[in-house]
Amino acid sequence: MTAPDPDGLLAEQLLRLTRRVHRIQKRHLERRELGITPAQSRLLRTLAHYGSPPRMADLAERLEVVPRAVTTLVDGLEAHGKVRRVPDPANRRVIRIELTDEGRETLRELRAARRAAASEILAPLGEREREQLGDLLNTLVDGPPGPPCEEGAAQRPGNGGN
Amino acid sequence: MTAPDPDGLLAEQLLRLTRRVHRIQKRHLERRELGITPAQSRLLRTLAHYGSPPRMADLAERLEVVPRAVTTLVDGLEAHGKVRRVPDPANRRVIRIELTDEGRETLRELRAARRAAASEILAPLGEREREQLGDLLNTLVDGPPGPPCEEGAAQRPGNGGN
DNA sequence: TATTGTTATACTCTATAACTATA
DNA sequence: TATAGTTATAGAGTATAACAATA
Repeated sequence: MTAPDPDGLLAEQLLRLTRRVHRIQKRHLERRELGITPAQSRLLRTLAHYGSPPRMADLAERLEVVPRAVTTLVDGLEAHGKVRRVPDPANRRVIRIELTDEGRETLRELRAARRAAASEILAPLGEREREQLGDLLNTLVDGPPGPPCEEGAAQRPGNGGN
Repeated sequence: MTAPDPDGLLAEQLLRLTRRVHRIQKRHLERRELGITPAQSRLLRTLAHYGSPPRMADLAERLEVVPRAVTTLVDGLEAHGKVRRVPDPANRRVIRIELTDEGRETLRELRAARRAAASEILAPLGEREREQLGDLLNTLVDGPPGPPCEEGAAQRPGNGGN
């Protein structure tokens, strides 16, 4: 039982953490009563990173989901007045997603919620450890220098993140 | 834009990683065609950690979900012959969950799947970094020495992990 | 009354497939 | 034909609430 499979154990912990992160984030979001779900929050924050309004397809890729999933999220956000669908004059198939003023307002609250969730999750870690973790996560999330897995890449909706 | 909120960014990356971990794990599971979902897999592996068959409630706490969620997972696993519900003679309210032989067999395949998923996820990290990450995750997941957040602990289904 | 697990229900998240309208 | 987004559908995962059996 002493760990013939350290990576497996690591994955195990990662999975556990994964669920906890989601749960905590959800709780903090609900507390603010913004009518925003975790996935919507993620889309909204992603939106803020763009210089100019991205297409649905851009968001799908960045969020690593299929385009159809973005439709649902944008539907919800638009219904709450947080974003706006704007047809692209240059290509009439394209729809661009714009943050509304209310969306920007919400974003501020989301940042506060995120900060609170982060501080709860990261409570057991000290300053130095957080830096370490940050570095590791950056490498993990952005870093895959190449497709690591050879097997038939089936349905993955996007892997070249960022 | 230079990051006035490092913890928030950290949380952001954690969230991103979180989704990716789930997606990758799911893909690896589907590839093996065991008829096991990620959550069922987690329950099964959790089961293996117990010396004697745990109660539903024990599993709920360990998995950090509400007991009702365990019912669904056990239903699925039992239907596939991976586990067995055994009434506890000492307390007739209690049901204990036992791994079947087939469940143990499946567990071996799950370990292989987990290992494959881990190696894909952790590909960008070297030996040393994995160790670091492992330590940090252990601290994060098992470590919260005390409830870090004072606000009304609403519905969290279980926090005293492990 | 408190505990254990369940039935009933609902919602979020995301996938695939088929369709529409462009290009 | 290829691209962008959609309608339709399905399934995983999990929550709350009300309830039954037992303690």
